[in-house]
Amino acid sequence: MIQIYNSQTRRREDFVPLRAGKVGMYCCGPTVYDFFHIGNARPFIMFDVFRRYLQYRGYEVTFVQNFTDVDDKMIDRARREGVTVRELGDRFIAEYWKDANALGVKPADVHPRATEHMPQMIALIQGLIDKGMAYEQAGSVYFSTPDFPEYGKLSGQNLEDLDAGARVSVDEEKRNPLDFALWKAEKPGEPSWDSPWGRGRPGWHIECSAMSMAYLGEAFDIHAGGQDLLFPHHENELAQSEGFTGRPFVNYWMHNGFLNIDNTKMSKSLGNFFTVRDILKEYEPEDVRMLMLSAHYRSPLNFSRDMMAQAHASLTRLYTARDRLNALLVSAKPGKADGAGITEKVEEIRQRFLSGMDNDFNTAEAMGAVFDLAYLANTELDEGSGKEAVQTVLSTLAELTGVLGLLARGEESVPEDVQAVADRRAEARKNRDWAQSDALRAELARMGWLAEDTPQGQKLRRA
RNA sequence: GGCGCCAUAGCCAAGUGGUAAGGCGAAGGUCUGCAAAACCUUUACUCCCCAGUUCGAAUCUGGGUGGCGCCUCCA
Repeated sequence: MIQIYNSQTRRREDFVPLRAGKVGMYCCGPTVYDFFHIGNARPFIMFDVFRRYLQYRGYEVTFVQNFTDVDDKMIDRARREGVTVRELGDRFIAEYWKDANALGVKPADVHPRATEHMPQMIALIQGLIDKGMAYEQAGSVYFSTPDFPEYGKLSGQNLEDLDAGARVSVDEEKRNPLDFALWKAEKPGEPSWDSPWGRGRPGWHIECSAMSMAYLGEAFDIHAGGQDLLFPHHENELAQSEGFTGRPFVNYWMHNGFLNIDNTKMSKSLGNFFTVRDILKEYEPEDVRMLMLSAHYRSPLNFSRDMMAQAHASLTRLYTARDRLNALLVSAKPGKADGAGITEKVEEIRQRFLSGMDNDFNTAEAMGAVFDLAYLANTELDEGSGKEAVQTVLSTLAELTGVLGLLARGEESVPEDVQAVADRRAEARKNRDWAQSDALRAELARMGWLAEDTPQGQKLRRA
């Protein structure tokens, strides 16, 4: 039984989907006004893994992740660059794909763009006005928080407390400081769309309500995003959606913790962020994934060069084990009985992986099982092992790391010039010319490659 | 002011009342021409502190201390 920590109830709950065997999942996507940073990558990677795991567990998952392609930041940047908001969106959606693909984040089933869902948003807003939960004021429409009595139930706050702490200067047009815009009246020079209230553009929160309901229905299973979205974004989404439909909107709210720099939140507004684009100039994309998976998704996670180095070293251990298994497969003996009980041990490890992941997607716990599998491979299998045993370990390793999106790289192809040096080194070794051999190894190192001598001969891997 | 989260070895980290997973690093050893990888051994008698509950607490309760987040665009 999969258990999920629900931010709304603040406890771990058994996961029971609305429709047996099917899961509807929505994850707040990026505002496409810039490259995304390494902190943004955390939910993309984690929820990608959770989706893979749900599929691995046999669920048919419909995964939706939006692109917010109109808002203040989009408008500002488009203006600065002298392009339209649409052009800016097109550009950074394309850049999103490059980084997401590099990180092994699979495309969602649907990637709706806010600007392409105006009719749905307008219908929602009109419905809220009709029900008396929203009001129009000078061409803008606001959600009336006092008219949704359950407002605050997601973030566990009540209107009075929020009121007292509100730092926002009261907008003259709002009846209540906590009311929020569903529709913003057109301003000169800003993109706008026709609506019953005149030209304007949607508020941020309504986008996600409209797009999630459009593809997942009025009620669905999982809504995910960063912890900072819990309030007000998700609170508002919930209010709008349930206000409109009169029924529960989302069954499980999931929120990932932050990726920190020096123990402080990384964010664009603080300027202490690294874009994924920049990180990937220096590190393997899978190292980033490994780092993310090494901690529980709700815990804060510090980002540093040292952490990246640790992640890289850990991952290398898994790659080494996999490559060795591949090599063993060649020499393994078909039909040899599994005297060591490999099959049972592998299944035991697989079960531990499952129980880790079932436990609110505890990737750190599951990772322990993956390393146990590597250990099993290193200690219990050798050239004399049965082919079936080797195959079992190898395929299970592929299966589990596949769920995590790791070990996606094949064996590395060696560039010709590197191979040429390696060949000369092999020759020197054959002649027992150790001085020459070591000199050539040093040369390979300068080229970024590590030469290792194994019983099967010289092996090369990227340093 | 309101609402939350976190504290486990040199670093990262799991642990959801029954006697501290795993990874990185470090030290010694096996193997190797030397390395690397792998393997073996060592690296938390103890989980921020103080009380309490319990036969039993890293885990539960209360009180401290320290750090972080949301309440404003934010993953």
